[in-house]
Amino acid sequence: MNFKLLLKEMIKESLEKNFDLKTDLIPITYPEVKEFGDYASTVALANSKVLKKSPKEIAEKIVSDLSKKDYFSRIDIAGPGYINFYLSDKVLEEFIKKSISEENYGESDYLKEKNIILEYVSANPTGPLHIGHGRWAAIGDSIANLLKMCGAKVHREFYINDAGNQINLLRQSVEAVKNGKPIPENGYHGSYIEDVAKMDGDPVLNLLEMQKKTLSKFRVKFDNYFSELTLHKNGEVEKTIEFLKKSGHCYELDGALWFKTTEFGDDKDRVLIKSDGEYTYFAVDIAYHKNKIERDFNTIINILGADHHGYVGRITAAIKIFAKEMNKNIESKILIGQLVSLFRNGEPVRMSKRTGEMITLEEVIDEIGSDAARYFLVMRKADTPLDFDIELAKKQTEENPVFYVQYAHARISGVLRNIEKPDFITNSIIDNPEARDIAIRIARYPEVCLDSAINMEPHRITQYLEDLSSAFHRFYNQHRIITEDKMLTSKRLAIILAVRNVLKNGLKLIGVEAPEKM
RNA sequence: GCGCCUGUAGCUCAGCUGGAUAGAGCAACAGCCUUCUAAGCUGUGGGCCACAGGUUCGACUCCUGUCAGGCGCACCA
Repeated sequence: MNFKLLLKEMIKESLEKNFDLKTDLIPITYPEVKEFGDYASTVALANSKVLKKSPKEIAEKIVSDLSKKDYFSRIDIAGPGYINFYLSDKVLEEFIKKSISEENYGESDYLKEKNIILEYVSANPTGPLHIGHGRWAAIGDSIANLLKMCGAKVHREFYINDAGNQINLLRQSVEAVKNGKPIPENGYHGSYIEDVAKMDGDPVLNLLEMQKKTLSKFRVKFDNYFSELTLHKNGEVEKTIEFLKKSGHCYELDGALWFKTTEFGDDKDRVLIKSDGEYTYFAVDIAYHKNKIERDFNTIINILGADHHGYVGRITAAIKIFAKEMNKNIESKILIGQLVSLFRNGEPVRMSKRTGEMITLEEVIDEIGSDAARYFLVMRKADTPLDFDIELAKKQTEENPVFYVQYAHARISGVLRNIEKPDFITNSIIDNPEARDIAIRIARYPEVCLDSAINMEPHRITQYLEDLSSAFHRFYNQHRIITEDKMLTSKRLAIILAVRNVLKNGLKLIGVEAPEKM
């Protein structure tokens, strides 16, 4: 159950009944101050103008309606017309019970209509993954988990750019090293090229395997690796261009074929076939997106690095055109993640593949561990640039938020090891402020998951987990769990079991382990 | 020059889509372990929310402009 949405619904009904007002403008917040309740709404203030009634008057009607419901121990009207809701202990206990008994507590089906293809990482197979890829991998994987949890169908895909100039250059570079010849101009350098030269088989496949290995170490999985080459082989690029020509979205100019993306919001038209007869990268990429639509996804999400954000306009325009011509309703969203700058002891580390001085994602994982790396990369909003200092991350391991959260889980597991029969009861367990604080956070977990999924902001999960952990540590410090009083022990047990389940559940969402011991 | 993103405590960042007294963590200082994990807890100090206007009963949040930083502006991929 998502209480926030339920509350919204109840207020909505009340507004309709009393004022004949249909509105979705029903803001609900988590007050920062305890005295303002568990949930607060400014709905009366927000709608006072439209209704031409005083906020107080509106608030009173709502309070009178909602007081009849069973959920609240108290509803106050405060200040100019805030409504502050206090959940009853019974409701809170219900949440605790659910969070213990339901393994996938927090799950919902709000997004069940969505059939999503989520593309992320999609690194060129011309070198090892770096920390930037790590950020998209961590964020993408977490978003996929979140969307799934909220009922969406999610297909995770990695697009392999295994065709084109860069690939040719890579092959030539490897070949040159093999034969002891100088690497061609604009070719690939770096020690990894020498490693690849020593391996048998196709360097592109070998590099792809290396990337897959790193991703699996990072616990990031894809449902499909989609090869660009197949688009060429199946003639899909050609077909796509024919399709666009026929539907009148192309024109020729200066010996090249142009795509009128400006019709759908791009700032300039784009070339599909160059005057030398070659396809552009873009031509191939839209063939890929047409393919996505043909596979019947209704939501297309791409995660791109900020260095590719110039690409957003043309690709969204292309998707719109396809959707229109193919008579489909497609929702598309391109997430732009800001770049990661890697530092070591405050000194910037170059990430260029060409210099060979790059620190790979694999090295970072080996140095600080998957858990810390994933947590670090996911805990910041994607649209802020991230300075990632390896030494600092290592040094911070002792005071890292990830350990703080994991420690809470391990602590609970430790207590449970000291109990022979972990029987718990969920009646009248909220007998102190610390327990209540935990309970209200547990109740909010499904809401946080949904908000986090809809906004595609996994950092809200880490934020939440830290808050919940903090509430637990406070509880643990104040109250002994195991005592002679069996009844009391069973009550306390319910609280910590709930915390443990939610921590485990939340950590799983972001791909971090929940250790039994630390 | 144009476009996108960012600017909040000494540092790293949140701020729930316009509401109440702007919050965490780190760092600093002072306390708390004969009892379930002290990788923990409690307390203290620390703010012109980049700046200037505007909209509003109400702005960190929306609009305009300025400044600073990052990233883009190909018949490259």
